[in-house]
Amino acid sequence: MPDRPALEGLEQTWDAAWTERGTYAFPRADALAAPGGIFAVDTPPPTVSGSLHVGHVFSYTHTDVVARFQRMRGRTVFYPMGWDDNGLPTERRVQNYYGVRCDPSLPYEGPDFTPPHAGDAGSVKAADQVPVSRRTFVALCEQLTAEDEKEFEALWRRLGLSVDWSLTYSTIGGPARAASQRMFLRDLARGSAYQAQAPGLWDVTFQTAVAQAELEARDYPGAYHEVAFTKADGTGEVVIETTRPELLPACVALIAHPDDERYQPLFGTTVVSPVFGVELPVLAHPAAEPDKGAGIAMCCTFGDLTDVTWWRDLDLPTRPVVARDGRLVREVPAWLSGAGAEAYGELAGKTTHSARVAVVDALKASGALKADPKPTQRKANFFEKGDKPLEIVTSRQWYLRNGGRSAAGFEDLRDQLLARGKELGFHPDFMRVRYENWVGGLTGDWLVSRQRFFGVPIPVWYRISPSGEVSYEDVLVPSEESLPIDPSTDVPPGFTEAQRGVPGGFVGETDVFDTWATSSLTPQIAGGWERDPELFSAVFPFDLRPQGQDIIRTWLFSTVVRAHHEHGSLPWSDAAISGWILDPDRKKMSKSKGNVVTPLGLLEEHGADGVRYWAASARLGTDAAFEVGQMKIGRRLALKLLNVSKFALSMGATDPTAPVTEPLDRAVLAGLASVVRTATDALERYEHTAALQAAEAFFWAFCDDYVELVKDRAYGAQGEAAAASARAALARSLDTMLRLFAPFLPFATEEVWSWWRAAEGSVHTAPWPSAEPLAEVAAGADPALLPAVGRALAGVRKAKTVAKVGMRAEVLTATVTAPAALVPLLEAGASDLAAAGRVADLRIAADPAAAGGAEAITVTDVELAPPAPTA
RNA sequence: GGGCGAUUGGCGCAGUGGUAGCGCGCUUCCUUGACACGGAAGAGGUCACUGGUUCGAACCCAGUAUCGCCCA
Repeated sequence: MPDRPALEGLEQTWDAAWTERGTYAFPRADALAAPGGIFAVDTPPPTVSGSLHVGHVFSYTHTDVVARFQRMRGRTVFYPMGWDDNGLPTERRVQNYYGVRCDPSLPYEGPDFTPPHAGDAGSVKAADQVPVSRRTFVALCEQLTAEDEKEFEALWRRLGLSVDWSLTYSTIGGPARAASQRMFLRDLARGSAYQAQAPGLWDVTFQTAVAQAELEARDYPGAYHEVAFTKADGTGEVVIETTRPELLPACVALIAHPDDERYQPLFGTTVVSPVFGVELPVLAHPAAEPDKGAGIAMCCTFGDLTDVTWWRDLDLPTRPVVARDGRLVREVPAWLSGAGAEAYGELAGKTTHSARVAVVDALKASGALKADPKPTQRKANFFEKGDKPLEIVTSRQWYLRNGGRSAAGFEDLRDQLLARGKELGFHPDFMRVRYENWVGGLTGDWLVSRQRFFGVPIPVWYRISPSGEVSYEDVLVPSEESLPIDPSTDVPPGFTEAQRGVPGGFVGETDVFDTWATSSLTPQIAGGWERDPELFSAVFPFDLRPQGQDIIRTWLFSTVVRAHHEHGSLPWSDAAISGWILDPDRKKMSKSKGNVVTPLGLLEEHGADGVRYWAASARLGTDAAFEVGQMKIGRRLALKLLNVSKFALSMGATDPTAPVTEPLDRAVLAGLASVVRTATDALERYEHTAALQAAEAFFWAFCDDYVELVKDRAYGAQGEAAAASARAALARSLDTMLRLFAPFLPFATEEVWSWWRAAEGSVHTAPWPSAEPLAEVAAGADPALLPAVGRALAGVRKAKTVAKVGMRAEVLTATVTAPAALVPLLEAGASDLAAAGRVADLRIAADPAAAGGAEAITVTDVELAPPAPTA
């Protein structure tokens, strides 16, 4: 036991000790022998190429509190960490860090390739990046993420997460690739995966398709252009308003609401588009908004998602003009001729922006532009990581069924997934509606193809016909045993590399999976699905999925979808949803707002226990303010725990099993028994804040009142038997409190535990306290005794404060007046009270008029001893 | 526009029908057998607003306002 206990350095000391002793190791053999005792956590894998922020520290602490509680309750905790490596953020970071860019058409450079540089050089221009093969690019991604993983692990260890680091996985690792590809092959076999040529959202900058879940609606400046179409019978004009005049050549119809009396006479007639001279029908559809613009809209291939709805519902032709590069197609479209074709020649190959200028000029020249463009803010769909509005292009992509579209054999999928949502325990419960709203509102299946490089390859090839055409419907799949594979370097069964890309041969799929398509399998990846069947059957379904509320629609939902298809069950029984961290202005903390604080600095400044205390003070699902003050309080609590423990131990309070005989000592244990009950109930309900508060309130009363009241007696002032009782109660209280605080303050509690209980191992593997033994020792003592005596002591202290003397000042006489019912309690504690207050003659009087509890107790007639002569 | 959540002393929060609580900060005092990164005492609130239910409402119901997040 140190002379001067301190919090500094505890993180390093105990992390090393826990690692060496395997304190948090998952005891596989024991667990498999009794699988019912396992508590499995599906930890969110952080994106390593990003940075950890305060929000991570916040929510991962919540999870760790649960894991530690369950471990102490005797559950075998399966708590692995994962790293989410794949995806766009890593690719961008690698491009800038090494100055390279992936060109999948290049051959592999070999293992000796050296990138132009290594180190953050800000943003490297595309022209300055060295093109490398996909294999080399992926190797560089893996190299850099390995560095990031080390840093992340160090931070988590410093925070004190009780994960078993030997179980760590990454979402790009071999097991993850195999699991992801295997699940896809199973989906393909049962029809829950399919490919389709369909309109989809496309990011021009990143050259990739984007899923519904990745969308973000943002305000985008635009302008309404009034454009006149000519009625085909020559009887006049129809004026529409559009924000995308450059799509005029892609127009397929004009559409108004069926109830709109202005346009009812036009339904069934045709009009001719200005400049391009295409004859188009005027149609009715309820999705047209009568009070928006002119109330009649031009439907194009495809300006927005409403156009897709109209195209599908009204069976309209497809007239695409925007290519995947965001430019207008170079060949003149087949549906244009004569002057229209000539006009299109001005647009071919232009960006949508330049094409808009050209079309507007042409409209002006023809007189079809009826007014100057009116600026407006419109909502446009963006890829959450992109900065240009998405285009809608038709392409061949892979989809997973998620209930968004009905299909033969999957008619009830949406209802089944909604039922899964009801089955899952959401904490807090109101988060369930976010799931239900999302699933209920889905309008399409889950698009999983991504035109990226650092991801899990979609494991299929396509046969090439003898005439040299790729037949995408003729899908070649690998055997499950061969996984993971890369179709760009591996060959399908029965083929040789020489047949790649030649007539009669095959071609590999070049797309990779959406990152959610892999991270939706974290329970399967971490749990060893089809890789370690013994483990998987023991841990799956998991017990807990902790995560943020923002990704209920993505991560939580997609994980439910995968487990539903393959296992016919939920992936876990409960989901714990953490809230946001708000900055002092009540705004969500985020990198783009520049209000992020680095977690390492916080841990260094306030200590891990202090930071954890702040995090654990916030309930699940509730946004929390970033409060340095709370961290300081936590730090103070941890330090106080060290100090009071040292004090109690130095008085000889080392045997928690010794008999407790004095009424005050029994009363403190009776109070503690009820705190244990409260804390246990709260943690079982995932309400860690209530547990922490109960423990903390008891702890401060213990320090301020109980320890002060009994210290004199514990030193032997009232005889050995009375001292022994106080020491036993102190030891038992300390023992219990260390266990109660262990999930919250793992470092300080372990430090104290090591001073006197090292032989019993770690406090973190000690059993969670139970109320019954405490209540038994308290033997029916009234827990109200401590607050009553504490109140009386406060009264004596107040008299000293008013008299401006120190607490050690001697008191000649004092009178405590209390409701009659409390008098016996005060009498039972009178000797401790007199000792703590240094009262020579303590009188206790019943006030027949007074009623109520401890707050009705008053202290009067305090007569202080004259100060000792100073000379 | 729809959904969800929040609104309690200067600040951060607890409190799901029975006399308003905690911590920080603030004021004053105290170096007392662990703790000055300490201790003691004190001041400070018509629980956002308006109605309703009830013997009784911070709490239940209806509505309003403000803020936040998500979805259109």
